Amino acid sequence: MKRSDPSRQLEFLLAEVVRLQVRIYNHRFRSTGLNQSQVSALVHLDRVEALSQTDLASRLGMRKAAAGTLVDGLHGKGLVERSRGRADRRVQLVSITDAGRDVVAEVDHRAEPLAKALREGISHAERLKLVSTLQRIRENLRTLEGGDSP
Amino acid sequence: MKRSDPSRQLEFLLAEVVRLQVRIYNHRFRSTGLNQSQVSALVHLDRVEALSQTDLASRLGMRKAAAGTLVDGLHGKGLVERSRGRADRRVQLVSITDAGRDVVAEVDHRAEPLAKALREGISHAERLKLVSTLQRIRENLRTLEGGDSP
DNA sequence: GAACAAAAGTATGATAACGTACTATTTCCG
DNA sequence: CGGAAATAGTACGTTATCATACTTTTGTTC
Repeated sequence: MKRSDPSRQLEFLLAEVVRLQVRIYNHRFRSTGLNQSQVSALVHLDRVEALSQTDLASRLGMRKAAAGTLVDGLHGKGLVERSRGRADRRVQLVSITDAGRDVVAEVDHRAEPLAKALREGISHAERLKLVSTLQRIRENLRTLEGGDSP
Repeated sequence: MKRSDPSRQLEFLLAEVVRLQVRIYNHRFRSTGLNQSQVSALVHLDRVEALSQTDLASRLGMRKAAAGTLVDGLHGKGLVERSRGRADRRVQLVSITDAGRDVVAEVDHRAEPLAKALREGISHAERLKLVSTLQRIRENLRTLEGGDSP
């Protein structure tokens, strides 16, 4: 494969774009006291009744341990609740609180112009294609990793 | 604003995919003693004569300070060289060494099946489109951030 | 040509996520 | 059943990157 082939850089390009993106978003969200991961977790939790921490970790692309400390932080701010699963008492079911929903609305509002600037010059169709390709890559990556510890 | 599925929230999806990707890559590259950022830096340096640390930082999407410590690590392994700019003595011109080029070749070889698995089910055209859209997003983000410290 | 703003790099302390190892449950199977 | 293997979560030390602040050199302006 040729060295200049752009597809060869895909993995690096992704990481580079995300470093930039997360830095900018964290800067904008700083006054809310939340970082991008925490906002992302809240948004996920706002769309479902509850999630186990392992499930949340999987959705966020991180490990259980990291998701645990992330949930700790949100819980400390009163934005999520925890409850032991009734059927399976190992699981911690995490659900968003009303205060959490308020924060999601506030942050949504604040992130809107940022998201718009991010998509400048990208058509709706192009964006949909991007999302679906990224989802496919995510599936491929999940297959690659398999479980948690290996 | 419409509340769509969070997996369709582009900013979060990007971050989630990259967390996974970097984790998997670092796992595979562990025996080389290099992480994904270091490999990425080497690949960039392999395609040009030399880069200032600020320029390298910008390409990697990170800050000067982080790029500095990254280069420290590569220099400690003998994979890059530093030289003060002759015209402007503030700059540290970083260039790859022969040993660095060997590592790039080795890592390329090792990363190939991984990159292939990542692109499973994604056509060449789709990949090219993905890269070009990501590059556009990167430009948009750079415009958003402007300088270094703001 | 001297003073001051801008830029390159470095130092330092903080944080997000990691990897490994551990505990507490649950499930599987003989 | 009852013990082995799996799973959910937690603990703890490590690393990558950040944000801020500082030094050195350069460029600009009067």
